[in-house]
Amino acid sequence: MNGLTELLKGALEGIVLQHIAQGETYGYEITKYLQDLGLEDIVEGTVYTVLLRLEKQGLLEVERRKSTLGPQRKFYSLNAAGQEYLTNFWARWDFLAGKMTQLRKA
Amino acid sequence: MNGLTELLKGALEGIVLQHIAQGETYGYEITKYLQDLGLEDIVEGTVYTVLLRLEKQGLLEVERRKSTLGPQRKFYSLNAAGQEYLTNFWARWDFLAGKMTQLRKA
DNA sequence: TCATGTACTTAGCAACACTAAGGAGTAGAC
DNA sequence: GTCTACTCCTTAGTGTTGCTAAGTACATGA
Repeated sequence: MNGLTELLKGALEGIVLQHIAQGETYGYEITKYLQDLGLEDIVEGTVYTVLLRLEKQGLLEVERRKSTLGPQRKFYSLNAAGQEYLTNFWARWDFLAGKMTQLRKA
Repeated sequence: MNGLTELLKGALEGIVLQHIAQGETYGYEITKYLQDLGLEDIVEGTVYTVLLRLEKQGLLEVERRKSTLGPQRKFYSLNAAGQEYLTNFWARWDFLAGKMTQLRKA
């Protein structure tokens, strides 16, 4: 999908957080998952910058563990703040999506 | 709604364009309309900057006309490029909204 | 005359997705 | 045993965009 970048702003944090909420995971896996979902615009570098930002905001628990296949992995999971952020994110998303629908059929 | 700003990025151009598509209008009216819709985060200054950007991108026809109530109004309507942009915008929106739904119930 | 409402412009800021470049580990092919 | 491919993460910098702030200007009514 072309020109998705700007639309992703603000949504991407929620997207990543939502995937982590479904079970502890790490950057490389998240990237693959989003690619498989069809969000091919979201590439590796982008995912990592989002993760670092979320981490700095204190929304994630982090643990480094060895991988069998390469360098260490940085495993992420949601903490309470992350869970709360995610709830608020979906509220914002639903709000906007509702308005968009209203606007469209106005 | 709190913290909507980032989510609006990329969506706002589409929102404004969609409203103009429903009939020739001007900045001040668009602002009021969005406020009434419940998008109270979107204030005057923001709408005008979006309009200028859309105009620069060549998506709008512009015509200045007198108002009975104040300074001249700058009336906008969509041209062909604007119409096409809007169609593509909704395609992008639907694509993303679909992925968000998938992700959420995964 | 002074406040209020209408109507637009411009300069500058902060957040965010993205790019580019690189380092470092493991496995398998040759 | 070296080379390639894949895995996995980091950092510095860029462009776009929504927002803020400050200002200009016209009209109406108190």
